[in-house]
Amino acid sequence: MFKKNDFNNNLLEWYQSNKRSLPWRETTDPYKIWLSEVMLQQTQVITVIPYYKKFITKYPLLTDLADADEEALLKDWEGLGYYNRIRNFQAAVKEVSSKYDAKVPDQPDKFFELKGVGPYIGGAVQSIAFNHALAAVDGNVLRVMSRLNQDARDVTKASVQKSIKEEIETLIPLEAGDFNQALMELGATTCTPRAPKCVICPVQEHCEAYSSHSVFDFPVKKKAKRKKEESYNIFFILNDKNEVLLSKQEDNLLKGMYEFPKYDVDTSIENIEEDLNLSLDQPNIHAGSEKHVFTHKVWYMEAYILYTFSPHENFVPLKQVRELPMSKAMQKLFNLIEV
DNA sequence: GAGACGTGGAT
DNA sequence: TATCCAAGTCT
Repeated sequence: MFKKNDFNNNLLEWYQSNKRSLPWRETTDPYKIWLSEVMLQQTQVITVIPYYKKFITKYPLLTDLADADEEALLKDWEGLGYYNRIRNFQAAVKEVSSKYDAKVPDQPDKFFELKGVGPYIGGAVQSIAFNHALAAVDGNVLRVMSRLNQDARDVTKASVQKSIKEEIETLIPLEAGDFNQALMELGATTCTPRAPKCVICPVQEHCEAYSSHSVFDFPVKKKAKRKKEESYNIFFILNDKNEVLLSKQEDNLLKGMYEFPKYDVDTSIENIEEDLNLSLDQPNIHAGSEKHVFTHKVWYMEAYILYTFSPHENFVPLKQVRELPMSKAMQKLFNLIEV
């Protein structure tokens, strides 16, 4: 391992003069810092900024978010993805509200028990908000550390991440929060995946991969699996009152978001009538098709318009559809019939 | 440990 | 077009 003091000094000095101005760096409120970390999971800074601003305006206090309507939260989160994050976060702040008098626990073991708090969020919040000497190991940090040490282990493995976290915790100086943010900032802006700016790197002299011209060999990751492809027919079922059938997704994928009736391509109209308990008039108008790509699967969707005179509790006026939380997949489809 | 879980941007 | 990546966590 490299010289700890030199490394820390170089890194922290670089951070102080190069850190980006980000909205969550303007607060010391642990709730807001925590909120930003939840939003930043697998999500780029540039994407998070407007959502973070909206949330701290609408829910300035931890108790505001704890007491909010879940569907309203989901609507505000719409487009950010990984929708379980906001459900888990609300469950966690509810617990903080009732159990800890609405004060975010500054004891790591208590904080780690909360829903949605894993090794990264726990370390990030406890170090940035309370200066506890815990590492915050994200994708940036894994890349930086693997290059510094020419660490050829597969960084997608939890065991390797844990090992790197422990190694970093032997390095953490008194300014724990700044140190963690400096490491992440270095990865995000300088030690980047494809075009690292080694010539201006503040810790170049400590980097084994740089000295041996092997920066591009790190980090080592196993290849991503091929996405599963699924095909669906989606139906805009309209009645004579300008309403469309829309129901809340109960499955894990996009849970809580609203969707138009969606069936495997081999499902017959008769089966759909039976499933929805209504009768559908022909003709079946093809409204268009869309492809939607998730992290782990691809949806190929064909949209059709159908009419009915049957009553159903899930009809929503067309003008109110956009007030409900909907995934990008469903929004793309809805755009086919309503601009 | 491995797979589920969104979306958008870069190459 | 295909693939990777982005301040990860849960089951």
